[in-house]
Amino acid sequence: MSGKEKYSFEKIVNHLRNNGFVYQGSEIYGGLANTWDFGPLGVALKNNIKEAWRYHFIQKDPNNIEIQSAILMNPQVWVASGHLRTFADPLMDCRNCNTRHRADQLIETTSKNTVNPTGWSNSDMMDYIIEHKIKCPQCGSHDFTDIRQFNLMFKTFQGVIEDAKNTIYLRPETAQGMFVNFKNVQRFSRKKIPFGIGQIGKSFRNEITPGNFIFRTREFEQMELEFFCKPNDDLKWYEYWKKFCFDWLITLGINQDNIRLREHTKEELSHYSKGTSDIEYAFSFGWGEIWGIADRTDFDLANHQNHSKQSLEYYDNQTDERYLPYCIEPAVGVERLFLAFISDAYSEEVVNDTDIRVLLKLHPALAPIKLAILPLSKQLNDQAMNIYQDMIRYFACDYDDSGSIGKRYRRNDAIGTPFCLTYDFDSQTDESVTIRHRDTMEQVRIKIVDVKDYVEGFLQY
RNA sequence: GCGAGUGUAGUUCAAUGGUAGAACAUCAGCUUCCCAAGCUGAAUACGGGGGUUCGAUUCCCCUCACUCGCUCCA
Repeated sequence: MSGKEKYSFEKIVNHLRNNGFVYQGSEIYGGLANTWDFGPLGVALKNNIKEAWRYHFIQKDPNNIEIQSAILMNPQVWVASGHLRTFADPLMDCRNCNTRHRADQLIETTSKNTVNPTGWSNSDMMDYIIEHKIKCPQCGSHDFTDIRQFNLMFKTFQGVIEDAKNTIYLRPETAQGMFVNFKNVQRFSRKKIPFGIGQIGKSFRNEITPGNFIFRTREFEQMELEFFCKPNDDLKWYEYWKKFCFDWLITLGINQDNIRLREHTKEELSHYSKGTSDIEYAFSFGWGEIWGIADRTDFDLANHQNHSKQSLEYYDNQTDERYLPYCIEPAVGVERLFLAFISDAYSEEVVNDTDIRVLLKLHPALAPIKLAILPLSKQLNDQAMNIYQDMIRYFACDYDDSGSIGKRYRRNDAIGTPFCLTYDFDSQTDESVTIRHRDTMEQVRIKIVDVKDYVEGFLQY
């Protein structure tokens, strides 16, 4: 299934928890289910991932610009986007075997798609289920609980009065921030179609079944790009962004055998999409989606235009055309990327029967720490510390003088540090240090003045 | 929410109705000086509440929390 040996998910999770990458959320109170806090190394990796995305998708692409919109938005946004209506699932449980089912899907599948329950009330669906004696697909019994409407959006109240009028929602995606700001951004940036608006930020979904560590959580961070193009160019850009995202992962060191593109079937498509492809990663628990590339057509702009009564049309000076642009959306979850990069980088080398060397082969640009400064002896602390003080001005470094040199190499291997610098007894006279590479264990002797350029050379991609 | 399971140092695992041990990790000191060395020392744990008992980490009850499953899609 993949070109690389698989390590158990449990092993990878433990590694992250034992090395300051990820902790259980609210741990001293016994935790809170499915919440995770990122420790020093975890947040560094996360930031590096975000920075790499920003560099590749925004900074290096003259078409694209970045915004940051509020998590709390006017509830009308969610009426227009369709999330209030369609982001809710009618759920019921089978009392006999304790499985959970979506009432609308049960009706659709048992009627072989001849009945479309969209727009039905809960009691309409329940009546239909009883009348047609629909069975539990798991155990075949007829003993269902009542249907409960379950909306995936987190609800809260704005202001001091908790009543329906003050109900607001935590955004379930960042995308709507780009759509409602489309006009502002286009006007002030003077961008011409095609162009993209990107955003990195938190989203919230009250998932029924979170799980698989940080893979599916109720609070997560997205990096979304809404790329606007002419209505008939959408397929061209759809293909373009699929390739662009895929290639980016390869550039950052993901093993090609561990990712694949999967086109959604018609039944799978979400309410806003005409076509969607997922980039999936071969996690040790199975293939899991990390990136969704969707053709959202003019669905969102059209809906916002209707609801807000504000024209969101784009005027093309050269052709004297007015139109609602189509939108291609590559949307990726930061935590999922995090997990994919870690899963791909994690490896163990058997040194001998009792000794295993754990290393994270992260791309140097992603590594939380780029360079570890290790004095060969504590007598050399002062000189080594000078180099450390100098280098932390340019990139993340760690200074470590405790334990043997071999142990310090191992510690850094385990957290993905690509380079270890040792200051030894000759360093003072030849003004040079030894740099040891994580993956090859190769050592090179270079002048102290060249260390910065040497390391930075590997941080490019 | 429903079903099943689990709670002992940071981690992995012991033992016990009567002072809770180890290994690894951590910290300090000595030693070594280019690939997990060694020695000495230190700190750190029975999720919470109630019951039975002279005495509960151990037995019982409750509670809290977590894990897994229950069609999710960043």
